[in-house]
Amino acid sequence: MEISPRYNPATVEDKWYSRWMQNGLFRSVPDEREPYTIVIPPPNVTGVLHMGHVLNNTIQDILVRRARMLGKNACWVPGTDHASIATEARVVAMLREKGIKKSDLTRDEFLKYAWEWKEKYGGIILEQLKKLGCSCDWERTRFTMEKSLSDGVIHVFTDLYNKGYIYRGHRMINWDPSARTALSDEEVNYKEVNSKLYYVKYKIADADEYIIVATTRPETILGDTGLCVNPKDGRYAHLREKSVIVPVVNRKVPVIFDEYVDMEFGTGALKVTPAHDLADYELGKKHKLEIIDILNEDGTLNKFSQFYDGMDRFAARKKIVEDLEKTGQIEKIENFINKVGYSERTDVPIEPRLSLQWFLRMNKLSKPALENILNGNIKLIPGKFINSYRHWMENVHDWCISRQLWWGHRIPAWYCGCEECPDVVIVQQEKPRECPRCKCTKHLRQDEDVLDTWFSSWLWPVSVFDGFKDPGKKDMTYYYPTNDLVTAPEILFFWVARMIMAGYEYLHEKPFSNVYLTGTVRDKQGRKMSKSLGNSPEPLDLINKYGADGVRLGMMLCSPAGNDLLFDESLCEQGRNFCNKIWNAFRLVMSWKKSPHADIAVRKSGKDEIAVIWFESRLNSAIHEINDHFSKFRISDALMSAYKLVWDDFCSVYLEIIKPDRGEVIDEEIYQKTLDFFETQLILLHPFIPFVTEEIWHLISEENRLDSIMQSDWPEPAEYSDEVLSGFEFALQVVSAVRNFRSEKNISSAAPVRLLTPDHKSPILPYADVIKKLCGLSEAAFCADIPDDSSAIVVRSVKLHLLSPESINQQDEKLKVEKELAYTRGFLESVERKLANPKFVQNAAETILEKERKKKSDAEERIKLLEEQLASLG
RNA sequence: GGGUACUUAGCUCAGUUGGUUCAGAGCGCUGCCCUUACAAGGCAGAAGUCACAGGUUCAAAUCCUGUAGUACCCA
Repeated sequence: MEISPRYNPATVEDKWYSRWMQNGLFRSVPDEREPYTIVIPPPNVTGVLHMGHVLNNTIQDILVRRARMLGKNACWVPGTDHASIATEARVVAMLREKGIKKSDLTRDEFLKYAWEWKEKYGGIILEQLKKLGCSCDWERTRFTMEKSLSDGVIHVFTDLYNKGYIYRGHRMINWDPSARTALSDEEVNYKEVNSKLYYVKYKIADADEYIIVATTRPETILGDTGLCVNPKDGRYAHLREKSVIVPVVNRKVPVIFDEYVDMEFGTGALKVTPAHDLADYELGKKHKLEIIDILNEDGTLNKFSQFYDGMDRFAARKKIVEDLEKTGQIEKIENFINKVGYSERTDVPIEPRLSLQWFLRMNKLSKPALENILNGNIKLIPGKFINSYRHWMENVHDWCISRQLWWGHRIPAWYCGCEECPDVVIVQQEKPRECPRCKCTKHLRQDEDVLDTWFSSWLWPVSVFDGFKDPGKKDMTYYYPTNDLVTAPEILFFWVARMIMAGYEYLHEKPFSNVYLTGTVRDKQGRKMSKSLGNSPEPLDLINKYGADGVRLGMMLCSPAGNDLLFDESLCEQGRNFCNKIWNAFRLVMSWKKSPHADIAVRKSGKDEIAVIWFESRLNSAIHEINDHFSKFRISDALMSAYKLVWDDFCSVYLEIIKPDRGEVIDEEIYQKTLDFFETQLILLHPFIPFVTEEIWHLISEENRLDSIMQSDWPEPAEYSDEVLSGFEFALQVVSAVRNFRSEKNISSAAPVRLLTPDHKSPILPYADVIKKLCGLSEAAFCADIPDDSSAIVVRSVKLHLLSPESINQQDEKLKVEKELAYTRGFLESVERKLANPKFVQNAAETILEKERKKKSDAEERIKLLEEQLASLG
């Protein structure tokens, strides 16, 4: 059979993914095995795969696939969230293209369009995850707005309301005038913008005097209800008990004194607009100022703005500046750089706005969520996030959970609209039949708002198993608590922490044991990858170009937990090259002719047997290493161990040793051993690169009758011999020295170089054939009578002689040996100094002392050999 | 402004409780090689005052203090 010298991922990957699906290999149902569970951080239903998803889901797949091979019942639950704001924005835009305005539709009509959109375009990302090789149990795919999960959300809302955790209150919120909704603090991006600082004159009532106030938002003057100065500020001490006249609207407002005001900023006088600034609101509350709201929900000014009624906020700003200038009430205008909050969703400046919202009280709920992180019950990986987690949890704010949207879980609260009981609120899962107070049925209307999307996401680890609908369900008792959660540190607080709260509140148990926090994927210049910057490669293009295995490797080669990774396409190239390397190793082994008739006696003492013994140890030490890395979630280190095992030890050393010469055959036993080694390495690599390992696993042996490599057992790490490893390591050092000799002396690889030792007990002798093969020597042996024209090399403290047909420059040799000698003498001196120090000898541990003494004797031996060598060079 | 973390080779990072021939890896770089598994390859090599300044210790990349710079979070 002709096998291509290049591994071609495209056909292989599609073939195996559909085979895995057909055979139901990702399916998990509760059984007697130990479960291993991951719930996916549900991607936004409108989302498409980006590099952050590639990183995050590759890690999850690696963990799940390894757990499966470890014999656990591995269950990876996929799904999406309904993303209120993003989806609604998408649907509104789609309708606009059709010429339909949202305001012309009823809620039900709009939702019908939204569901149609979701069914048609939503969840593309799940299909893309399949391209990446993700081994999710797709039969378990959930969506936060499907019936069971929605019921859970409504149940939790009413339950928390009844427990007194949910309340309705006035709050200064981040208002998005474009989406006409409140945003959480996390959905606001602060950007530095060039703006202007206007210095406006406020007349002091009953005096012929002005006070200058600096502001960046002159339109809010219309809502001013006070003026504040610092009590320590001598400039304004005379204004106590005075009032000022607000320009334009000519409103008389009090001057208040509060240390909050920064005397250095502007003129040290602050205008107070409680309805339109968070700090002003607090100040206003403290000093009992009036609240005048001048804005409509779409960002236009309302009737309280008097002359500006109906104008957009930015147009009004222009107009009011003009008007103030006309009346000479602007003293000056300065350029000013300040930070302005922008909506993450619509990218318009947010407006601080006073509004009636629903809140979830957090202080009680947060307690177990903090405790169980601090006591290690739930681990954050890496641990460095614990401090900021604690800081956040100790200063936790109540959670604003209402959103002024239609797409989402509608708040189960009803109001009686009749005149007699305007303040009646009924919170329950079903629509009430009648108002409990006035008994009328006609006026009941449901709250228009929906819940924050996170209010369903925080229930995810419970709701995906229908834990609210059916707490005793087998799935729930079997899979919950889940094992690992893989997510980004950015959402540690408003998702991870809240899931922990929900877990303890409803199950009295953690939702997961480990939280692995990935880094942020950045471009080469360290910028966050984003659509607006256009600096993110399209993951599917990368997969087409390098194969899913190549992309997975590329991502994992450089992604320590919690650290950002600077992504570059060349990493995928490296990944692809590695797959190709394995492929070619496979081709090589397949090309060998095996013979059952090889001379056993020769083989037993030969290089092949040594290679097998060594590689067996090497393989087992690597398995230990890899398992150790996995146990610490050091996934890229685990990969690197496997990568080096395959490339350096297996391909560059082991296969090169046993590779039969031209026309020769390989002993069948050695051949079989080699296939076993190969297979073990494929299993170790499978979690990282599932496709190429599956392909080769099937080709390599007819005995592989299982459906898939993923059903293989993860190798049990056996004992290995350090002695074997270090002995062989020495041989490899000799190999390296001989090759270096060749390279430095420009001796062609075909030239018949001989390696000799006059010591019949030399430690190289057992490895003579190995060294001979790896260095292409004509001879490697004991020789009692070393020829005069040989060149000596010293490896560790062993002297060896090389004979080459080409002449060696004695002078260069001499310089090199002298340099080496000087270095070793210096080294010896430092060791001797250490040993001569009585304090060192007293205080250092015996093992350390022993090592130092060994260093000393080795150095002395080496110096002796180098001196001899120098003497022989003349 | 407050908090947290970080600074080790050209780049990205390891470096466990201070002590392994005076710091390791991958990529990149330099030289040689198209040696029939792989040039998506092989072999060899160069490269670091461990941010800076002090201190503790027989011994510091590692512990302490300060300085500078970077990143993230919060206001």
